[in-house]
Amino acid sequence: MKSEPDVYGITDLERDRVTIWDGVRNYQARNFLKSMQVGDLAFFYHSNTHPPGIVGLMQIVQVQVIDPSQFDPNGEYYDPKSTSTAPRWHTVKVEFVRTFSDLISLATLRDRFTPEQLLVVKQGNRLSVMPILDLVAAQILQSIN
DNA sequence: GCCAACGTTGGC
DNA sequence: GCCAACGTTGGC
Repeated sequence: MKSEPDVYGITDLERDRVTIWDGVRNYQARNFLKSMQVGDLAFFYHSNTHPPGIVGLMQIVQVQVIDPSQFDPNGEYYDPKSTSTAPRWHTVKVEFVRTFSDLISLATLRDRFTPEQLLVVKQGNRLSVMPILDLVAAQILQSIN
């Protein structure tokens, strides 16, 4: 799950402990959010940074959360087509697990994994939420420490 | 700041 | 339903 640290980074999550992952306005990313289950782990990825990469780990603690930002007419994520009876954007609530001592850069991920193994290293990929294979996730976690 | 790789919009 | 134009993302 990607976020720009200028907007909301892992230090913000560490402070908040729990947050609603709001603002996703891409249907494919939303569908990936929809497929998540309570207890799932997710990597926190910092985008638009130097270098970009995975900075920590979080856990899904609630699913099918209606994204409140879609109803805020003054907010950046307002969706006029959404109504309280027919909200278009659901998301998840995540909980901070840990920050990694070292960022795992996108370049490192490219070195270790093929685009078939790991979607985030695929060229031109712009999704902010992506699935990851258990085996790949395990290898990444094992490379920590 | 550049620009490739998308996704979305809207005319037809 | 097609597709050109446009807007956005995000690495570099």
